[in-house]
Amino acid sequence: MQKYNPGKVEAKWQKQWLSKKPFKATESKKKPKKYILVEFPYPSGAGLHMGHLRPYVAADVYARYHRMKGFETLFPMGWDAFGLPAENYAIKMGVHPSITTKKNVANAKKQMLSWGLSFDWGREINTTSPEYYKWTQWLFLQFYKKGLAFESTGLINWCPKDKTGLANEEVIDGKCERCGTVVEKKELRQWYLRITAYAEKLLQGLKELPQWPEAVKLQQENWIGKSTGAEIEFGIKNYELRIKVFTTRPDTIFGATYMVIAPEHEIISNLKLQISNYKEVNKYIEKAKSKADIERTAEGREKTGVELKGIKAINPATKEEVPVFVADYVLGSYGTGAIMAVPAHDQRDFEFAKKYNLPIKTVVVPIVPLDPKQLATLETYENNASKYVEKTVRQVEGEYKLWVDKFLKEISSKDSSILELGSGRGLDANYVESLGYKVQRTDGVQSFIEYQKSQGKEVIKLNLLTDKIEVKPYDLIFANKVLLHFNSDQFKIIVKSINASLKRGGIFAFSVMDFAKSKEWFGKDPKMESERYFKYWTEGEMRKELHGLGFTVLDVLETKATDTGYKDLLFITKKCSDLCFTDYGKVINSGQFDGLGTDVAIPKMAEIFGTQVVNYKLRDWVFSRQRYWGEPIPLIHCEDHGAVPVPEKDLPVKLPNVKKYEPTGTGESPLADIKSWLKTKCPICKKTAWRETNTMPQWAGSSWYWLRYMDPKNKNKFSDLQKQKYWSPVDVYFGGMEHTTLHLLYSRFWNLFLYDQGLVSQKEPYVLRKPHGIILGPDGEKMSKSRGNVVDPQTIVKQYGADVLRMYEMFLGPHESMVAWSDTGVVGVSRFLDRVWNWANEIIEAPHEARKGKGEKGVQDTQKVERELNKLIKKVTEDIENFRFNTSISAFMEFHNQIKDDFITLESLQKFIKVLHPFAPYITEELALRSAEVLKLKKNKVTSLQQAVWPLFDESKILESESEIVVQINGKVRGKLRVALNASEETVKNEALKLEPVKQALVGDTIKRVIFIKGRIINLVI
RNA sequence: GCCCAGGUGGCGGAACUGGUAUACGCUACGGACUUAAAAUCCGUCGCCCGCAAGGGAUUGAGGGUUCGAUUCCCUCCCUGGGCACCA
Repeated sequence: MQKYNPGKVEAKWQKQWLSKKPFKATESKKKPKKYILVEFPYPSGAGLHMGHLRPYVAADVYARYHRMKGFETLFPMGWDAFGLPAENYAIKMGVHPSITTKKNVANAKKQMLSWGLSFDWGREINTTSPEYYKWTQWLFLQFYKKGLAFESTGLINWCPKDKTGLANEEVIDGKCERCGTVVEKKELRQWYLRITAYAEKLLQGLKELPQWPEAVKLQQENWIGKSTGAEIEFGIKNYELRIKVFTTRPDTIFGATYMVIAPEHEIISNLKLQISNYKEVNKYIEKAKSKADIERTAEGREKTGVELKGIKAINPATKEEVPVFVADYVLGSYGTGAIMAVPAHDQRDFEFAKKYNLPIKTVVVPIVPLDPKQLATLETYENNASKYVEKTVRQVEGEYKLWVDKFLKEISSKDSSILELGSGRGLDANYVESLGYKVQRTDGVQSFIEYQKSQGKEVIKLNLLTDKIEVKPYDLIFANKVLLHFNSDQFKIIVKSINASLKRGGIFAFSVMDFAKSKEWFGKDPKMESERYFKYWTEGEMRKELHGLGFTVLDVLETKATDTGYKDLLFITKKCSDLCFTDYGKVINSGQFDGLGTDVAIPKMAEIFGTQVVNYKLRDWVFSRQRYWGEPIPLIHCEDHGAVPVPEKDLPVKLPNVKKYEPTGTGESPLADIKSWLKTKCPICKKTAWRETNTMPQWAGSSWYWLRYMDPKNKNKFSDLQKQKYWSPVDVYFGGMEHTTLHLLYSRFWNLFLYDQGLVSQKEPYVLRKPHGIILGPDGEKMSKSRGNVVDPQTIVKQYGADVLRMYEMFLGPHESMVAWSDTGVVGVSRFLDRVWNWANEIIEAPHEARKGKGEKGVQDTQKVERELNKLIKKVTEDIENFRFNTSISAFMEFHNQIKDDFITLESLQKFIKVLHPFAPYITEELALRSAEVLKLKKNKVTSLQQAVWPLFDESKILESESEIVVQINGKVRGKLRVALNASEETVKNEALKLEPVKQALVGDTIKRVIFIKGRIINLVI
C-alpha cells in the first residue's frame, strides 16, 4: 500500500467537486433547509490567514454534516472587497484597486478551494461589482426616502492617517479601528444613518434571540446603552431661560448644589452678555474643543471647569440658588448636555466639588441588607453573647477611661455632639454625661443584646440600629461591638454611613472582640454560621478596610484580659476623607420625601420635578467616507431641489475609472476632483446639478449580503421575498467577536429597517451566532508579522495536506476559546490520518469478510467494534450539533486505537469514513471511492460522500452487559467491581465486602450508611 | 472603576444532570526495525513517599454544603475580552 499522498488526492477531488457541484443549493420543497453563513473576507494582498480558517472550517464541517443529514444546505461565500487597503496599495503602486482586488480575490478563492470548503460558488458575490453595489445604493435610497439617511454638519471622528471620517463604532480606545491612529475631532458635513431611531428595536430584538451567546447580546446591549431617568428644568435667576438636565437619580435632587453644562451648550452664547467672566469662559471652551477624545477622557485626569459668574440657577426642589459651571466632563452629545451636580452621590461631581470647594450635601443613606439566614446566627449569638459580655464588660477604668478622659479634654465645647451605637457599656454614656456632656443614644442604657431580645423581628431591629444614624455633623461616634454583627459587605455600608455623619476630622471609635477569642467562643457552636454572616476581624484586616472607607487608625487599645482570658480591641480612628455614596438606599434631608426608599423616590420625584425620559449611548451612524474605493452615495445635489435620489433606472452610480484618487485630507472626497463625473443633471428639472462625492463605509456591502446570497443573480430585485421565505433566516452565523458592535449591529439594523418596509421576511436575520476564539502564534502571542510568529495555512497544506490543517485546527481546543497553534502538535493529527489510510486500505484490499471464509453466513463485526462504532457515531453527531469539534477528533482517535486489531466489515468501515468526512473531506472521499469499488457499488451515481446518508447510531448497542462499579469507603476509592448491568444494591454490597481493602477498612467499624448508584458507584459510610 | 469569559500535568486540552480527575494529542524517556538516521511500531510517563506492594496530597487560594465537589454556594487572587467623565 502506498503512503497517503495528500497533494495528489486533494487536487483530484477539488476538480471533481468543481465539475460535479455537490455543494449546489437549490430551493426544494421536499427537504428542510439550513442556511449556514460565515463572514465573508476582505481579500487582502497577504491572503487568508489562520484567523479566517477557524470559522470557515467549523462552518464547513457543520454544512457538510447537514447535507448528509438530508438538509438542503445553503453555504455561500463572497468578497467584501471595498475598503482602504486596496485603495492605499493602489495609490502607492499606481495600480487600480479593481485590478488588485481581482488578483486578491482569485488568490483567496484558491486558498479556500485548497482547504476543501464546500461553498456553493454558483452564488459567489462581490461587493465591488456594479451588479451588487447597484442594490447597496438602492437600499441606501430606501433609508433616504424614509428620512433615515440625512445630511448634517457636526463634530465627527476623523482619522488623520486614512483621511476620512469614522463612525463611533470604528473608534476603539480613541484610535482608528483600521490603522490604530489616534482619532481627531473635525467639523464636517456628513451623511448619517439614523440608527438611533432603531435603538429600542435593536435592544428588544436581542430578547428574541435565545440562541445567541449572552456575551454578544450583553455587548450590544451595553453599546446601545439604554438608561431611564428624568429631565428636569432648572431656572436661571432673573431670566426666563431654563437649563434642562438629564439625570438617572432624580431622588438626589435635594443634594444638587451646583450645575454643570458642556462646553458646546447653547446657553453660553445666549447669556453672553450676562456672564461677567465671558472671556475666561470662552477661552476654556476653545481649549476643550481642540482636545481629542482620548485626551479628554485620559485616566486620572483632573476635572477642570469655569464658573459662569453673574448667573445663578435655582434648584427646583430646594429653591436655593446654585452656581453654574462649564466643564468638559459633561458631554454635549449625551442627554441634554447639562447636569445637576450632586457631589455627595456622584463620583465625578464629588471630585469636582472637592477641587472647587463646593458644598456636599448628603441626601441618601445606605440600608443594610440582611440575609434571612443571618437570623439563625443572631439567635445563636444572643444565646452565647450575654454570657460572653458579662465576662468582658468593662467599667470605665484602665486604658479605656484614660482614652475617654483624654478625648473629652480635646474637644472644645461641651455641646459637641456624640453618637453612640449599640451597647451603653463601652463608652459608658452615664459616665460621660456625669461629666456634663450630652450623649445621644440609640437605645438608652439598655445594652444592644437586651435590646435585641426585647424586639420581635431581628430584621427590623438591625435596620433601626442603622437608621438611627442621622446625617448630622457629630464629633464622635462610638460603636460598641455593634459592628461585629455584620459581615464585610454590611460593615462597609455602615461605616460609609458613619463617615457621612461624622465631622471632617471627627473621631470614630468602636470595639470588637478579640478575634481569636471570639472565634474560639462562637466557632464552637455548630449552629453559628460562618463568616458569611459574621466576620471575625483581625487587626490587620480592620486597618486595611478602614483605610478604604476614609479613616485613619489613631490607636488600637486592648482591654486587660478577664480571668477567663477574653479581651476586647478598641479602635480609635479619625475621619480623613469624605466618601461619595453612589448606591441606592433611603432618602433623607429631602423634605416631604424623607424616609422613602430610593427605588420609590426615583419615579416619584421624576414626575414631580420633571418628566421621565429614556436616553441611549448609541449615536447616529456616520455613513460617508472621503475616499475613492467605496460605493458612491447615489444622490444628486440640485440648486432648486436639494439632494435628489438617483432614479432607479440610472443605478448603479458607477465609480469613475480614473488614475488619481488620493484622499484630499480636506474633508472632501477625491471624487470631488473628477469634474466630468461630478457634473450631471437634476433628475427632476434637468438643470445642471452635482453628484454627491462621498462614498459609503466599508460596512455598507456587508449590511445586507446574506440577503443577496439567497437570490444572487436577480436583476430586478435586491433579493426576492419568495426565495427569502424558503431560506431565511440564517440558521447559524459563524464570525468574530470583534464584529459584535460593528457589522453585527449594523446588519441587524438594516434588516430591521427592511423588515419594516416589507422587503425582508424575517425580523432578525440570524437565529444563532457562533463566535470563535482567536488563534495565537506558537509562542502564545497574537500572530503578527512584526513578532515573526505567523503560521501560514498554505505551508501546512503543502506539508501535511488540508485535512490535517482542518483537523488540527479543530483539535486545538473549543471553538470559542483562544488557542495557540503548535508546530509540533500538528504531527499528531497527521500520524492519525496516515494510520487511518493504511488501516482502511488494508481492509479494503483484503476484506475481513473474505478472510473469514466464504459461505459463513452473517459475518459480523466483533461486539466491541459494534459498540465502539455506535459510540463514535453518537459522540460525533452530538458534538457537531453542539459545535464541540475538538472532542470529536479525540473520539476518532480513541475509536481507532480501540478497534484497529479487530474484525470489521466493510460496511462498518464505510460508516466510520462517513462520520469522518465533514472533518477530513479529501481522504474520506478517496477511501469511500476505493471501498465502493470493492463492494462493486455503482459509483457513477454517487459523485461525493456529500450525497451519502449520515449513519444512525443504535443506543442499545452502546450498552455493555457488565458495568464497572467503583467501591468507595467514605468517598475514597478502595476498589472496583465488574458486575452485571442491573445488579442490585444487595449483590454489589456483598461483592464489595469481599474486597480485601474493604475488609481491612471495616475492621472495628460498622457501616452506617450505603450509597448506591446503579451501574456506577457504591459508597460505604463508616 | 463597571460588565462578561476563564484558571485542571512539562504543554494544548477532556470529564454526562454532583459519582473512578488528568480522556485524546504533543513533548520526554526506554525498546524493536535499520549499516545508520529519519519514518514506523511497541512500551513508560502528573506530583510527593516507597525497591515494590501500597500510601498520601492534588483541578488558582481559602472556606462552606454533601456520603462524595473540577462541577453547587461564599470570600479573595490572577489572566483574557468589552465598556468607560454616558450623568
